This record gives sequence, structure tokens and C-alpha cells, in this order.
Amino acid sequence: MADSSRAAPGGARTAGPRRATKAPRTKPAEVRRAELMAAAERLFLSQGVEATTVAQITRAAGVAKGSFYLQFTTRDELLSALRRRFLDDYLEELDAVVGEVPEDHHAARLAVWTAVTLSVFLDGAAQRGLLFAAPGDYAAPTPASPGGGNGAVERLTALLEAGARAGTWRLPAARATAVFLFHGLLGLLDDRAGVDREALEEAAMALVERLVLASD
Amino acid sequence: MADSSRAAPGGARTAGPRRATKAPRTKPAEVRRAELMAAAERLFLSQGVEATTVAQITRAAGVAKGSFYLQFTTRDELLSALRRRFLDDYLEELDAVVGEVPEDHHAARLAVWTAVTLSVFLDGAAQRGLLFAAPGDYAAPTPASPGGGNGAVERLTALLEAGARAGTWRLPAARATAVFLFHGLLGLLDDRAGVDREALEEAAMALVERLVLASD
Amino acid sequence: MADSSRAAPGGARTAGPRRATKAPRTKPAEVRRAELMAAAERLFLSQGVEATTVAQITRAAGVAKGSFYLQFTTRDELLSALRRRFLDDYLEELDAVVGEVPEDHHAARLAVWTAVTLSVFLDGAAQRGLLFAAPGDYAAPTPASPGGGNGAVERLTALLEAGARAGTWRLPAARATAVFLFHGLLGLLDDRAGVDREALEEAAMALVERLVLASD
Amino acid sequence: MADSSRAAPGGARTAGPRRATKAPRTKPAEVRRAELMAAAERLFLSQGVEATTVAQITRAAGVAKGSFYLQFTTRDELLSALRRRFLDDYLEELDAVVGEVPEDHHAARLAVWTAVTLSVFLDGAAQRGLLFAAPGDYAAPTPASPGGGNGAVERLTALLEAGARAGTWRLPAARATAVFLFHGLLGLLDDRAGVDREALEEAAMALVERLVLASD
DNA sequence: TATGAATGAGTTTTCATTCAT
DNA sequence: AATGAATGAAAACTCATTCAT
Repeated sequence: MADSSRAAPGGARTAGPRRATKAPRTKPAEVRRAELMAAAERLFLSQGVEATTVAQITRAAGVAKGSFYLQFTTRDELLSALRRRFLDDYLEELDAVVGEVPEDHHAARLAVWTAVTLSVFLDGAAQRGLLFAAPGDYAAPTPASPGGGNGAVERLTALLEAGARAGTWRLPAARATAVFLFHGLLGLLDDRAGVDREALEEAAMALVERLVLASD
Repeated sequence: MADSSRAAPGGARTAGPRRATKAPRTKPAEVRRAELMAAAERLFLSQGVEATTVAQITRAAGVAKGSFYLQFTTRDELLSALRRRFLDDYLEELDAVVGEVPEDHHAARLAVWTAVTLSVFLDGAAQRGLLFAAPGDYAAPTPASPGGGNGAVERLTALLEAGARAGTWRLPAARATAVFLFHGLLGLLDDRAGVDREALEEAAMALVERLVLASD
Repeated sequence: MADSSRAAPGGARTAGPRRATKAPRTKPAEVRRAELMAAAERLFLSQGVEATTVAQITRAAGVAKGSFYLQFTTRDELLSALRRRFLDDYLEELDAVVGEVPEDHHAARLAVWTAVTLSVFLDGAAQRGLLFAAPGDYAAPTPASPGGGNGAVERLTALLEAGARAGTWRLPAARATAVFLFHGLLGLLDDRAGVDREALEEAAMALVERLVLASD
Repeated sequence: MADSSRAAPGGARTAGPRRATKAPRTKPAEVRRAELMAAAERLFLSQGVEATTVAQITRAAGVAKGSFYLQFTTRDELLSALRRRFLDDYLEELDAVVGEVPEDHHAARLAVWTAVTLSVFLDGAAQRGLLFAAPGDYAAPTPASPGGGNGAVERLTALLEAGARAGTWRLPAARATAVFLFHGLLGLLDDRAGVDREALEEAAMALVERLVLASD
């Protein structure tokens, strides 16, 4: 602030005792960014998003506070980046795996959609709560916010409609079913107290089948 | 902090000449507490929990900042109180309304459970996101956090099990079904973009029936 | 920031060993404000405006940092307040003292204007540089910023015009003369190296007379 | 840091095949310094000194941040350099132009001094406020700060004294008059609201004459 | 010489909580 | 019980300066 009373910063290493090999202090932006995101993810998980400060993140990442702002303009931007990355990965996997199933195997596609969703949110369980805390975060893109929605429900809706058209199942409201199904699944994940993965997957699959394939 | 039904302290009223008409500055703790909670609820709804300060709450409630701490030891305590109250009201209504249906009318009980849940969360839609933001907030009481759980899933589980025992429906995993159903329902609420209440209730009911009454 | 990880502040006195008499920790806003302004003025004087931090000001005023923001919404607001107060005082004195001289004693009015200006800026010498650092701070109110100007030049211009109309002096451009005179005076103040007050006033007066009463 | 006229280092140019056309990355220190100063001047003008960061300056100059510190040890040093350069140019022109007037034409010398000062500060108007913001920046070198002073007042003082000795005018206090005159002039520049250059110069000249040549 | 990633002290501002009246 | 001035511990973000490459 002052013209002439600015402190003279100093070097100061982070830690590391020797640096025998290389360990360049200066890393590619990509790497730094990834390290910060990883550190943040860990902290968000253990303390919650709100309780985590930029200082903690940089400390955990082993960089100075200022370095954070070399990668993100804002604490919030990090959050968005985390969200986006998680979603992108999820949707990418969804598309890849579902894409391998022949288009007219609707039931199989549904099973695969469910399995992938379950597995992604199981592994990234934490992200789920961390990144989609606000109600509406899973919501469909509305005219008001066309960027909304997360893609998963949209894909599922399309899948359900295709199956309905083909007569694989009968569904009065594909979109509502998709939403119900998606959230039901996530709820299951939230709730899994002492339930092992196997059992969880089995139960989930059964419920999905009941819901979609119900003869009624 | 005190009980609840305490007469408005007006010792000086009978004798003292001034302040004949004005409302008593000293209100029963219960009333103050309720006023603060109401103010907080309003603010949380319009601005979000994080963005609402104690100062704003007391201003809105028309009391001094210090008075807040006469009713709540902490800002967080207010949040808990709000949560607890919402849940208690919900569960109370659930018990009351479901209780009116004969014990052996399982399908009717399920329908009523659904209708009440839907209606409560529709009206208190906002609270939902405000008060149950963290993952696990709906979860069952675990050994780790025995205070967890919200009772709704537990009641639904019991209801589903009773119906299964009676043969009204067949369910391999009552608890999982209850969880799935509950979250699916909430998801539907989150997602309702331009859907009117009627349609929402109808769709929800249909889905619940499909899930539970599925012939399989 | 976090919902539940806020630090619990503590009391902590400022200093004062005993507090035998009264010294209420809680002072009227007016007083606190004045104390902060006084402290700021002192610091601005010795270190410059830019180099002075809010922390320094509150420390000097013997209050906690937060107390600053009870009186000023912003560091800049303090600056404005300081400016405004200085100007108001100056103009008030100008009006009061000049007002005592009969309206048609133009030369006397000019002398009084000069004396007051000199004395005010001598005593508040520092403010001058502190508060009117930006070029244009003394400027006339323009159509663009009608609030601009400091009033002193305007008053002087009117005074000079009156004298010209009365034939006390002849002036081709009253406004320009006023501006020139005002800044010349301030320059003198800036420059006074080892010159005592008496001498300064005498020299200033002589110059003003030369400039305005020049027979030419 | 080096001299100034150094051939563009192009040792590799004759042999190496690449970079045949592009400008040399390595420029003489003088040039770099000048480019940085130019960029800084531009930014200071448009945003203010305080608001301009080293990063902005280097970006505008098309060099890396680190290169700044190859030319200036400090941000403040750049400011000094800018100040010094402006003053040097001004004084140089003053000496050159005034020097062309015969030594005994005191009135003419004064007129020329005024014209040059006016013109320099009119063109470099902005620098004025940017570089001489602090009070005392125009002041005479004092025993306390012997580096102070800007030379202009000193030259004017000498000029006025010479004229007084020659009887061209009578001045009780040459130094005070010089200071008054100099600041009066600058004030005029500051104040010029909608006044064109011509009119400004005319008014200034008239005031200077009144002040110095006053019959009194 | 040139680079720009990295540093970290320092700044303003916010706000839960306390406590003297 | 009620008040609201006072507190001070953070938090987010900036930026002059350094230094390994």
C-alpha cells in the first residue's frame, strides 16, 4: 500500500531437506494446479468446504499463499474447478462405458449407467457432498440458468425414453423417473452404514430394476 | 436456558407510572427465542446460512446483539435448534397423520407418508437445503454418530417392513428401499422446474407405487 | 467463514493500570470518532497517508482494530472526514473573521482573508499536503464535478471582484488572481525553511498587496 | 548500469540460422530503462502512481517482471528516476532558453522563464501531480534534506535578485517572491477549467508582471 | 541478460462473542 | 433481562522482490 514502506519478502523454502535429484522448485502450472486441487480436496473432505482456508490449502500443498493465486483467481474458482473436473470425469466415463453397450440393449445400458454412477460416487463419495451441497446443484438446466444441470440426469432421461420407445419398459414420466432414480442412488451412498460395496451395488441394482422395469 | 411458560415479568408495572402503553421490553424467553428463530429462518432463506450474521438476525428480530446470546450460546446452536424444530414438526405431523390410518392399511399408510413428506418439504423446501446441507444429514444414526438420522427413514422402514410382513408387497431390503425412496422424493422436489404441485405429487406417488408395489 | 470453526475472541484491555475514576471503556461515538481522527492525523503527518495502516491508527488511538469500523465504513471514509472537517473549520473561520470587517473595506477584507488562510494552514500545515495531495483538489467546481472546489478560492474571487467594482483595485481576471494568490500562499508555507511565523506573514502580506493593489 | 551506445548484440547472427528477422531479445540497458520509464509514466498517468504495479509496468513494457529489477533496484527508484528526468529536462530547457536572452534584459528573462515553466508544466501537466505529490517536493534544499529543491525556484530567485540589483524592479524578498510566483503558476495550471492555453498564458503573464513589476 | 514462478509479509475488512452499564 | 460498544482473531487477497533456470 505505501509507496515506500513495503516489506522486503524473502526466499524461504518450504521444507525438503536436500533436493538431491531434481525437484525443481518451479513446476509446470498444470502440476501446481493439480497439487493444489488435490490438497484442497483432501481438506474439504476432512473439514468441510467452508471450514477450509486458502492458507491451509497452500500449507498442505507445500507452497506459499501467493502461489495459490497464481493458479486460481479466487477461492471460489478452485471450488468450481473441482466441481467441473469431477463432473467431467464422471460424464466421460459414463459416455465411454455406456457407449460400449449396443444401442438397443436398453436394460443393459441402464444397468451400466447405474453401475458407473454408483462406482464413481462411491470412490468420489466425498465430492458428492462437498461439491453439490446447494439444493438445485443436480437440477436440470432451466431457461433461467441453461448452464445448470449436471448431464447425468439428462443422459439417464434419454436412456429411459429410448427404452420406453422400444417397449423395453413403460414409463409415464421419464424425466421424473430419472431424477428420482439418481437421487435415490445418491441417498443410498450417503446412507451406507457398514454396508459393503457388493451389497450396496446389489441393492441398488434391484431397486433400479424394480423402479424401471415394474410391470405395472 | 430456562423452562418455557413463564409469566411476563412485570413487577414494576403495577406501581411505576411510565411506560403505560408500550409493550414490555422484557419478553418471556420462549417468545424471544421464537422471534429470533423466525428472523433467522427468513434471513437464511433469502441470503443463505453462511451469509447471514448474528447482527442481521438480531436487527431483524428487533433486539440488541447481546440478547441473542441470552437465548443461544452460539450461532451454531441456533442452527441446530432450527433443524431440530423442523424435524420435530415434520415427524410429529407424520405420526399424527399416518396414525389416523388403520394399522393394517399398509398401502394407504405409504401413500399418506409420501403425501405428508412431499407437502412438508414442499412448503419448507428452503429449509431443506438450508438445514440439511451436509451429506449424511439425512442418514441413519450410526454407531459413530448415534444422534444422526432424522427419523423419517426409520419410520418409513418400519412401515415398509410391516407391509412386507403382511404380504402387501414384497421387499428384499426395506431399509435400502426407504432410503432410496426418501432421497428420490427430495430429488424430485429439488428438480421441480416449472412443475406445479399437483403434477409433482402425482408423479411422485406413481413412482413410489412402482417402487414398492412392483409385482416383481 | 466456517460455520463452526470461528475463534472465540476474548476481552483484553487496552492498557490503563487502574481506572480509579471513571474512564468508561465505552465512549460516545462522537468521542471515539474524534480520537481516531486525531490519531490518524498524527500518523498521517509523520508517515504520510499511504504509509499509515488502520492497525496503526487503532493502536495509536488505543482501541481494537474492529472499533475503527464502528466509526468509519472504510479507511477512505476517514480520509474524507478529515478533509471535510479541515475545510469546514477553515471556511467557517474565514466567514466569521472576514464577516466582521465592514463590507466596503475591501483591502481590509483581503488582508483578513490572507491572515486567516495563512494561520489556518500554518497550524494545520500538515493537513494541507495530506489532504490535498491530488492535483485539482483545490480546483473550482466544474460542471463535471460541481461538488469540487474548496470554497476558499471562490470566496476570494468574490472578494476581489467586489473590490474591483468599488475601484479599490483594478483586476483583469479575478478568478485567476485568486487562484494564483491562494497557491502562491500555500507554496510559501511549504517552503518556509527556518523562516519564523512573523516573517512569513509579513512577506506574504507584502506579496498579496503587490499582486492585488499594483497600480498597473 | 552500463553505458548507453552499445551495438545490438548479434554474435550468433552471422552464423546461426534461426532468428534472422526478429528483434534482439537483449537490448542495451539504457533502452530497457527508457522503455520501462515510458510504460510507467503512461500507467501512472492513467491510473495513478499508487494503483500501478510493477507487473503492469513490465507487461506494458513487454518484458518479464524480473527484468524490472535489472534496471531499478526498487519501485521507488523508478519514481525518483522519473522525477529526476522530468526536472532535468525542465531545467535544461530553462537554462537553454533563458540563456539566449541577454543577461541584462531582466524583464525579458522573467517572461521567458515564465513561458517555459508554463509550457513544460502544461505539457507534462500530469507528471506534476504524479511526481510531486508530497508537500515540500518543490521546496528548497534545506540543511535537513540537502537533496531537496528542484532548481527552478533557485533559478528564479537569482533572476529576480539580478533584476533588483539592476533596478529593473524593486523586491524586498526575492526568494519569497520566487516561491510565491512558482506555486501561483502551478496553481493556475491545476485550476484551468475550460481555459484554453492562450488565455492561460496571457493571464499568467499579466499576474507575473503585476507581482514583480508592481510600482510599489 | 532475461525470465516468470514462487514467496510471504502485510493490508483491509468481517463478525462471533463478551461485558460493563 | 437488555443493551450495544468493544474486542481481536481470522480470512481473502495483493504485490514488491527474489532466484533458479
